[in-house]
Amino acid sequence: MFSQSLFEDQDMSSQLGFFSFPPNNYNNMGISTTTTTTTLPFIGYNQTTLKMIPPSFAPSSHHSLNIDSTPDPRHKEDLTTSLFGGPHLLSLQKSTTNTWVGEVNESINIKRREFDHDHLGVSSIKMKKIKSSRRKVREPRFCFKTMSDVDVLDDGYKWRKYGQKVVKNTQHPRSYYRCTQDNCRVKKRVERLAEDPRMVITTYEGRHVHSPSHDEEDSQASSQLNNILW
DNA sequence: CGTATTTGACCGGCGC
DNA sequence: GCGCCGGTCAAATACG
Repeated sequence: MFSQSLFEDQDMSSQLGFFSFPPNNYNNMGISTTTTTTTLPFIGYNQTTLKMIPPSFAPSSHHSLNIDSTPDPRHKEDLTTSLFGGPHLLSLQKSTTNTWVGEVNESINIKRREFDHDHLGVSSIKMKKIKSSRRKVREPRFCFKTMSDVDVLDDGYKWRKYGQKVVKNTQHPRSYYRCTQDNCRVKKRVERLAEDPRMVITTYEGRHVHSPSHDEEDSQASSQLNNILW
């Protein structure tokens, strides 16, 4: 159901945010933002843009990340990668102990794996502080790609469409949805991948302030999706 | 008739 | 400053 993500090295800053980085409350506090460099295929802030590195060095369940020391330990704690472009590793995040917990896609099953810090080695992420600046708050965002002939996947939430746009160099329009719940400002975008229209890219922005509203019974697709998303 | 969707207008950010 | 482009608004329309 979930296939690996493969994106070219191009500016997809407005379209893709595989994970939020740094967390938006940093911006609220007006303290530094973070820039990242990496040889791994993930998206991070690079000054004002998000950038995707080609997936040729995709991490797998056998080798993953080494996080370099960072001036601010909080950055480390908050570093959460999601949905790597690699064949197996979907996400990696620091647990409360000094270990890393990742989600590994083994065939169709999503499994939780612990990664020994000492064995996180193949590449490194370097983080450095850049000049302090107040920037528009960016809600946490992430996206994933699904092979599907329906555009809007049942994720347990109710959405209202508020826009549709044809984006440059694509033949398929992008649709914009908002969560219908009062006071919940979560949005999502749905589009088809230009290179492979069988693939649906769903991008979520923000956090729900409520739990999913299931008016009908869970479909299997929905609960599968929920296991990964929430 | 109330609610959801459609779709052109509008707006703001960004690059030149 | 201007034009392009992505994101949002909102009036018109569709739908149940």
